[in-house]
Amino acid sequence: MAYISAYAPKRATILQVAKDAGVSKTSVSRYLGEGRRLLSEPMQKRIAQSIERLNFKPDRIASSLRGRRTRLIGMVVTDITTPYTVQIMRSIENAFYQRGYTLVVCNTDSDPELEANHLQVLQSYNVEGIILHTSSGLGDTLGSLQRDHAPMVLIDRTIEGAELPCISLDNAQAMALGIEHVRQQGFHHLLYITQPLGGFSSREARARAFDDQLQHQHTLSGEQLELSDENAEATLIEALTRLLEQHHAPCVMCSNAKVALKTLRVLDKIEGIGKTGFITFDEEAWSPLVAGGITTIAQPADQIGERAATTLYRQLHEASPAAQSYSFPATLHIRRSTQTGAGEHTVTRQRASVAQGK
Amino acid sequence: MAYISAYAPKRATILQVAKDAGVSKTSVSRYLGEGRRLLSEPMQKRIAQSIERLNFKPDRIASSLRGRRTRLIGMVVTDITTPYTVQIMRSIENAFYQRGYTLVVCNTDSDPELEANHLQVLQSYNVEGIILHTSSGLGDTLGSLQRDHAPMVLIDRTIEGAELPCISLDNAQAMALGIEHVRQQGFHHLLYITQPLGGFSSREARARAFDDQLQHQHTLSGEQLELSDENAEATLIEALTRLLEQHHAPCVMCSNAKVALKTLRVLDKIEGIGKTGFITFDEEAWSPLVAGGITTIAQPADQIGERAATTLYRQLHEASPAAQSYSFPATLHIRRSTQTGAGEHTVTRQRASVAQGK
DNA sequence: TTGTAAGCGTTATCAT
DNA sequence: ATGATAACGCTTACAA
Repeated sequence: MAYISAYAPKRATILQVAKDAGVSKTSVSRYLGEGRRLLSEPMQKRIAQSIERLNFKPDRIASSLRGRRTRLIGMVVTDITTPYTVQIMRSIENAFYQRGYTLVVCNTDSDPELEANHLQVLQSYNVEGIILHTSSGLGDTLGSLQRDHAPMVLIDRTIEGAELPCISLDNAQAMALGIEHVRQQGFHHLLYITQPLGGFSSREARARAFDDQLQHQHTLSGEQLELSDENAEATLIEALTRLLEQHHAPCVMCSNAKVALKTLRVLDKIEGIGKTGFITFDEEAWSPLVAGGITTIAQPADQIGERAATTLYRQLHEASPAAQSYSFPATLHIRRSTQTGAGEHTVTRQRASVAQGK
Repeated sequence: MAYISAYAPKRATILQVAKDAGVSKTSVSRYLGEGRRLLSEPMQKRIAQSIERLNFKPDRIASSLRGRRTRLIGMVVTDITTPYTVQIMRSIENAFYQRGYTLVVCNTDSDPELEANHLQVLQSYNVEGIILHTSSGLGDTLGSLQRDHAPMVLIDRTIEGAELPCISLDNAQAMALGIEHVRQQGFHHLLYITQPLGGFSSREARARAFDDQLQHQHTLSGEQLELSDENAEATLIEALTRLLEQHHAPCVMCSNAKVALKTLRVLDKIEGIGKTGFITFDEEAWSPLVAGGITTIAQPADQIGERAATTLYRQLHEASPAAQSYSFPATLHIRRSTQTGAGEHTVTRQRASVAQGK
């Protein structure tokens, strides 16, 4: 059960390089870091050669210990399986890579306990900062955080009671964009299907925006459906069937791609595609292809990621950590699924007539 | 431009705990690790209390330095945007998390140079092992690797000249599964669309399997199309149009989901959906929804990830690193897109007749 | 411009 | 069963 060292031929150390070059450790260390410009030309050359000859690579772990900078950033995410999330990850990883940082990503599968654990582990590696997409709506996270945790930036979801900057979509604007489009297309009733709010600020913001904004609509009525994971299909069948029966010119709006997928499968099953309008949050690669093309409210994932990264980076490097929350506007991708006949909406009976869109 | 320390109230150290508990550093360290069972009950209790009181959390960086075990695993991936890749990541992260390791994932965007850099960075953090989905088909990676790199396991793609274990799909079996299904469904011609082979073992394996296996077919002819990123659409339009014109009972097979998406968009555009069979590698969430449901050859991403993780783990902990490559069989998900009329294939003119599948 | 020496927080070795 | 002490590889005062 003993541990077998993997590094058989041990890497060269700074000391060996120093000896080889006939200089001091300090000079080598200087050469590696900021202080290089302090060194004389010949010295630089000798060190460079030794480094080359010994194939020396600095050990960041040792460097971190003494230097107090790990150049590690932690990211905790609820669901690495969501393309939107992945896109944010990607842009954050990229932004930090440029700046010499390495991103450590942990997946919580929406489990607050796992989230707490991951947060602990990240701290134990002395990550310099953390980007968190929290899976605990009600601030459980705060308790599990060390009093003196690394600087942190939230994405999408705020944490109650914490004064942490949050970068997210402008949910009110996004909802307005969607509703306005639906209205313009002449739909008369809008069913908003969302995952259970569960205390998540983003879900709540959208739901609230939906209610608020429908108050001011005259030609458009609306209702919400909270779709939990259990019984999702049965619930949807019931709700969508009723929608089709009871409403003239109905439209469905989904709170994200996951919900959209479930909804579309049920719509497909009950032959409801084309009989109702359809719009959803999240633009994905398959959006143009499903049901002849679905209209989407796209989240600017790259911008959110980029901004989260720079916000965090500033916290690390600026004296006054004037951390700012920020929300970005959504974009509308209009496709067949919200297209209606000229002005007047037509309930289409045959699927063929809603056939393939662009 | 000075660095502002983020850890204002410094975390407690082992030394402080030791003092607080009135014991030696060694004992505290023992308490934290394997040696806990060597300690007496009262001692354990006292240490536990001090740890609690001081909110002590061990510093893994320091521990790594002296202990020579970082409990870090590096993973380098060509495209974090691919769901298949993400699924593998997920299962690997999970497998290692169970064992107390943390996964550091780097994305190369299929850039060999980035790959080399990431590999370097990972080594500099003394990751104990590496999982690599290489973006350099022809072994450039080898050169950039340190002579004494951490144990490594490949996924999907082998590296020429390297004796590294590779966990992947059984491409020959997968192709056979697909071709056999297509044949059984009564298609007469199969167009295989793949990304440029570019020296990648997985792509090559599939392409080779395609050629080999079609040799033995009597009722089925075939051809391959290498689709590069430039001009993809124009190329596809031309190829697919020709396919529809020149062949009776044609079918299209795509080498992965990305290619499938592009192909489907073009098929959609030229109103070709339903006029040709369709089958693709990679099962995704939208597979049942697009074009009435598409038939897919699913890769067992979870198994691949799990196996890659355990293979690497063994290399770290077993004396005889009898590292084994392994390939897993694919599964077929049959849907509308390869359904034909009873036995005899019918070239369907109306889309309605290929309408929504389950 | 270069070097010396003292740590960083932990684990390993060797005593007791 | 417990402790003193020396590393781990690097950075950083402080000297020269």
